[in-house]
Order: sequence, then structure tokens, then C-alpha cells
Amino acid sequence: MDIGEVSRITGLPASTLRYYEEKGLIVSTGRRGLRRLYAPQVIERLALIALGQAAGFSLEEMAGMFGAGGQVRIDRQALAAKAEELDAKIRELTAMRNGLRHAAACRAEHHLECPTFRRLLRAATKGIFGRAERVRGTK
Amino acid sequence: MDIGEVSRITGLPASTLRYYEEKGLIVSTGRRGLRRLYAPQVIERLALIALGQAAGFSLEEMAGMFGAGGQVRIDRQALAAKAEELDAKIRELTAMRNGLRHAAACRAEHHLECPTFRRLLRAATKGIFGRAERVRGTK
DNA sequence: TCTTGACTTCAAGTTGACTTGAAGTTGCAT
DNA sequence: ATGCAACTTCAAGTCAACTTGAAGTCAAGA
Repeated sequence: MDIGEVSRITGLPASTLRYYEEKGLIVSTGRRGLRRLYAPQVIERLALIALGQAAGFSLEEMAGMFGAGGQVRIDRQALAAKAEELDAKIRELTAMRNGLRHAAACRAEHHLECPTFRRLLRAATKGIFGRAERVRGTK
Repeated sequence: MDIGEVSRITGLPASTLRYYEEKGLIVSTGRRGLRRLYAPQVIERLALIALGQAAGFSLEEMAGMFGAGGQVRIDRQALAAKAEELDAKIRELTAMRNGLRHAAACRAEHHLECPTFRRLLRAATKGIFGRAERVRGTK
């Protein structure tokens, strides 16, 4: 398959495929003249990359995961760690969504008078402080 | 308060405060010599910005929200819309987290043999296709 | 008065994941 | 044989949200 076909199948622009190859995420199996040729497995690999992206892995992390042998060597610990990460983010987003919903429905004149909004705000304020101190403290 | 004090209280670097001011997110109430002076309300404003960021608003969106009068004019529709957005993301992340957890625990030789993993993969593949077609189709 | 540390401006750099443009090459249908 | 759409490389541009650096100013304490 040439790059155009892979592009058609996956919907990814050819430029992206070249970029992924440069980054070591996919490999072309040869050339016809100048033009790259890809084995059909590249499609599955690209799906894997899309999956990884959706899960929050960076391209670099993924390159590390299956760079070496051509074999996909995903370590379960990394998956579990990422699951934890997602879980934390889910909790954060859920709290935020609930707060927003409440604030949107709330009838206080100004948001600053709504207790729920103020609670959210305090949480965010803590966030600012927390981050500042953690950065100083641990780094 | 001068910029150093605001920085100390919030933990935000002075460079960030100047940047926010340039972007119209905060205002300084005057100068002492060259130096910016801030009213105490700036702290609450910065908390509001942090909250907005955590909720996924961009700085530009927020500048639009309270740019005009100095008054914070947050529209409830925007909040509700953002809540919807968060909800969608939460659902996506939840599915992803469950999939990752399963894949991490799964005993199949290779992840590609695990049905749960393959299901995730198919979902991601649909993602690629879907995006490609929607972009062509609707834009 | 002098020093100094905290401020100032403005331009440029950073990160990640790509995209865009220019200039050149080439497989393949006619 | 020829034309051209589809490829190629390489460098530079994009976006958001900042950060960094250089060079300059200045308020306040000793």
C-alpha cells in the first residue's frame, strides 16, 4: 500500500503518516522509487496509536512502547498507571461538571453570591496555592 | 498590592500576571512609577480564571466573558454547554479507563488477542474514520 | 547618596502534534 | 513519449499558554 491508500483508509493526512514514521511510530516496509510502501499491519498500528492518544499517551511514550522490535510490547503497569491517571481526571471533571450545572441553574444575582459557585471557586483557589507550593516544595 | 504580592499570594509567576493583563483577563488599577498596582479583587478574579481553566475554558473565552465592564458577566448558557462538554469527555474517559484496567489485568499473550483490547481498538479505529469523514462531510 | 532587588518592556523561545509551502521527482494512464 | 497527480524532502509555520533573556528603570533601606 502506498501512503495515499493508508491515508484514504485511516483518514489521516499523508503528512501525519510521514510525521509518525519520522517519530518511529510506524515503519514503511520499502519504497517504490521514492515512494513509501506500507504493510497492511500499519492500519492496526495506527488504530493502536489512536487508542493510545485517546487514552492520553503522548506519541513519544508510544514510540517507546513499541519502538524496539517492531513487536508491540505494551507493559501492563503503564496501562494501570494510565488508568489511575484517567480515574483522577474523571473525578476532577465530574466535580467540575456538577458545579457548572449547579451554577448554570442557580438563581443568585451574581455567580459570586451563589454558595455552590463560591465553593467551586475556593477549590480552584486552593488549586492555585497548592500548585505553587508543590512546585516549590518538590522541585 | 504590587505584582510581587499578588504573585506570592496566588503562586502565579509575575510573568503570568503580566501575560493575563496583556490578554485582558485582569487589570491593574494604576502604577507606582513603572510598577503595576493591583486592587485586592484581582485575587478573586485570578481564582475565577483558575476555575475557568479547570473547567476547560480557554483564556480567550474567559476574556470575552468578563472583558467589557470589569463586571463578571458569565452566561449560564455557556456554563451549561461546558457542562455538557465535560459530560461527554467524562463518558469517553470512563470507557477508556475501564478498557485500560481490563487490558492491564488481562492474561492474553498479546494485547491484540484480548477481546476487550480489540473492542477498544475498534472504537479507536472508528474514531479515526469518523473524524476523517466528518471533517470532509461537514466542513 | 548609593546600592540593590524588584520591578519594567519587548522579542524570542518552548512544547507537542502537526500542517504548510516550496521545489523537486516519478509511476502510470493515455 | 508525455503529462500530471501523487508522491518526495526539508524548513518553517501554527496554536495556546506561558517562560526566558536582555537591557533598562527605580523605590526604598542602610
